Amino acid sequence: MSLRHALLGMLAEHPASGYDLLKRFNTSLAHVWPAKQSQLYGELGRMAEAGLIAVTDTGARNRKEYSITPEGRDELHRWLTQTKPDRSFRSESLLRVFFLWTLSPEEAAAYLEEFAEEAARHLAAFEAIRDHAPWRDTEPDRYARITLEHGLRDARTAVEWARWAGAEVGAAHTAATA
Amino acid sequence: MSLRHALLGMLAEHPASGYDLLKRFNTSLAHVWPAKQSQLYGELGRMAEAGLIAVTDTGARNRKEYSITPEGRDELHRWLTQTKPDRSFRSESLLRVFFLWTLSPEEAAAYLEEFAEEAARHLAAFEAIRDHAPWRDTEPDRYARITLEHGLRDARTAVEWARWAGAEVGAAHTAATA
DNA sequence: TAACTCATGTAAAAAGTTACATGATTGG
DNA sequence: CCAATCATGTAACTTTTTACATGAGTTA
Repeated sequence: MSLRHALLGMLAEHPASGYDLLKRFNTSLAHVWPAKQSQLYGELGRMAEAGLIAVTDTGARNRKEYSITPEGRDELHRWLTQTKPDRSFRSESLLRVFFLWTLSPEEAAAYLEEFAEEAARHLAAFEAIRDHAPWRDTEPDRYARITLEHGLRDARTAVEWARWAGAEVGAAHTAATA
Repeated sequence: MSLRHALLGMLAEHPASGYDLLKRFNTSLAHVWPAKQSQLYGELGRMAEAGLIAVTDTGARNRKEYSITPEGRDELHRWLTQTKPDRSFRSESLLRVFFLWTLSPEEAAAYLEEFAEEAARHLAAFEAIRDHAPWRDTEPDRYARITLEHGLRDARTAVEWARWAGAEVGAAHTAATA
């Protein structure tokens, strides 16, 4: 239940509403653990029922501000230190590479080019965040930057791989048709 | 519906049973699109009903061999050329990094060390596959190796990042307690 | 003949996505 | 006052996971 722990982690920093948390899922968290609005409100309700968080303030427009409880902090700590992360990994764009042999060499090359371009756009977006986001000198932000650095390196690796793969495919095609 | 297209892609190479396909989901495909046994058999049934694949042979122990149909090939091609891959990305181990500030510096460092070790094990496993798998000189295998190369580069990047991150965290701790 | 591998299936639950629905408040 | 943003909720559906269930053929 990573969504639950993502919410606990954010609330450990400071109280927030579902709407506030959603904004973070649409920005920083989107790159490591995407979540939709409908999923969020449901989970917050269940977490409150379980005593991990509590409504500590209400505002205009039916706003509910949630705070993490001591039980919630315990659960967050338990998750981080006593459980192993699920390292399974899904990538539709990489899955497709397995099946590029069913396409013409031109189509396969086009796919890898688009892959490289997309990765380059991704990289540029991360660089923009690194250089222009309003970073504070706080511990949470230090770790956010460390996580971002992973994204940067990952995107760079992806660009390089896709260019290499494109060349690899092109070379084989040239050799086969020469 | 990536699972469906993963199955089509494998059957495009040659006919296979659910059990055969499952073995590939437990080896090569496991690194880009994990799937469980129960999901597979259900999906194969639905695909046969939709006319994308068909049972072309039956063997001992109730074995059913599926083949891709012309409609299935069309659908695979349509997927690869006419639709954009979903690039969303989930990583529980990276999500955790966001919340390491809630731990003691020692606990955070231990997490990043374990991350590096796990990535190194991953890298070693990929190298073993590259060097010892029974690669054939075929187009499908060429693309499988290209996909594997992504995994290798990705794992290398992860090891380097985790070591850098560990040093980063350690340095901050030393500075703060000096 | 016992253990192992082959081989398929289903049921229930959890997690995630898409779509619909509603209304308050604020800024121009 | 109109558009945008804030703010929450629910219903239906799809996807994925976990667990149970069964039995045929193979090998030591």
